[in-house]
Amino acid sequence: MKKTQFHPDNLDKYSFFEKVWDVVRLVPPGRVTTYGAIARFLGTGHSARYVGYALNASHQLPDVPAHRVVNRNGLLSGKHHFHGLSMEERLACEGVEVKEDRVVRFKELFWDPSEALQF
DNA sequence: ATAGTGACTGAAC
DNA sequence: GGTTCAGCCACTA
Repeated sequence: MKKTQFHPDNLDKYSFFEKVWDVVRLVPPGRVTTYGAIARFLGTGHSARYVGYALNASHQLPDVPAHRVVNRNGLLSGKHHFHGLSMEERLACEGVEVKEDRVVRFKELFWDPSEALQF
C-alpha cells in the first residue's frame, strides 16, 4: 500500500479516505447521501470538500457507490468525474430519478449515516 | 514546513 | 428565492 494513506500502524483506522469509503459503502441502493452528512458522521464536520476528494480516489474500488453521493442540493456535482456509465444512469438503474443533473425527490431519498447506526 | 487545491457548506447580501 | 464570500480539513507538490 501507500505510505501515508494506508498505514494501520500509524492510525487507529485507516486514512480519512478509508472512512469515507466505508460510509459510502453503507449507503443502501436507491438512496443518496451528501458529502456534508458523511463528513459530519466522521466527526470532521466541516471537511465536506474532502469527502468528494476521497471518493475521487475510490474510483478503483468497485464496492464504493460514489454515484450515491451528491451535494446538499441533490446536484450531481461529481458526475463529470465518472468514466463509463454516467452517474445519473447508475442512479436510474437503482430507481433514482435524475433530472437536469439533480436528484428528483432528493429530500425523500436522502439517507443519513446516523440512520444506519440507530438501526 | 509552507502553499495550493478540491466531486462542499453555511451564512450573508 | 438565488448568488457571493469565506471557512474548512486533509492531501499533494
